[in-house]
Amino acid sequence: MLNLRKTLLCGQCFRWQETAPGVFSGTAGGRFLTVSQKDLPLLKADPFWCSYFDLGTDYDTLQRQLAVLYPTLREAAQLGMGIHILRQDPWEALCSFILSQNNNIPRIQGIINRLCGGQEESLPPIMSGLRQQKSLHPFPSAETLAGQTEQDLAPLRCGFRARYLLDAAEKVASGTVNLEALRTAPLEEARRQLMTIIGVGPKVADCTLLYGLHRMEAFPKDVWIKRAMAQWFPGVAPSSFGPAAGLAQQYIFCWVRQQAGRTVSHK
DNA sequence: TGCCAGGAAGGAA
DNA sequence: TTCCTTCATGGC
Repeated sequence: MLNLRKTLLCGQCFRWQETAPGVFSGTAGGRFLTVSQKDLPLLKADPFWCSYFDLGTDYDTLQRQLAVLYPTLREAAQLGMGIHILRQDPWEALCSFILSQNNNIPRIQGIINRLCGGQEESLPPIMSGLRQQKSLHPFPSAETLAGQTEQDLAPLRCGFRARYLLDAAEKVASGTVNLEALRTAPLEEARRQLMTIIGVGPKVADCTLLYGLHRMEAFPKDVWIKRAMAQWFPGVAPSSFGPAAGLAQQYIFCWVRQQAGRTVSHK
């Protein structure tokens, strides 16, 4: 069963926050939502959110399949039980992870909020219905960003990443990089195309593939994962985690971050 | 001031 | 290919 806290606060997305204990507010697909764990049936009934939270995929089975591969992975998978890989907008995911490089999560969130024109106000909780409305601060399109300059982006305070964002915008807006086509392209080819964007290396490409294009076999390797793989899975190739390697990566990421005390509590 | 953060890029081995 | 060094920025 989907665990909202683990899914929304485990570093795969940057536009959600816990606005009250157990209550999460965030933006996706131009919609703003305030939701808590008890609202899961309502999410299932809404086509957009059902897809966004990937409620049609059997994560319990995936989790069990991963857990039997390695004892350490079993431990990580148990901690990560309930994590879903969100179906985020690929353009937004690409930008988010371009901005993530050499950066920390709170500051990434700040930059993205400024990029979208501000923070959304959380909606008051009520007892029934889904608390959603049209977002006042949707993510800017590639076309919008493509017309801007580094000076225009100065207020974001994203530093050297501004020119990466602009190059991504130009390539996506012009069709030089066709994100939708990367959903079905061979993984290595999709990766290669993303890496034609200045400032997009293997890690940002893999994050875009996993979190934006739902390529579950993609396995982003950041410093945390590299350390964890070296210590706990020496000699193990990500491909040995199978077609849901990306989910394994997310379990491991949350697990090592929790061990280091660098994440929210997983109740 | 110095260190750190979900890297990328270029060059050397 | 893999490893190492440099680059570049804001927050604490």
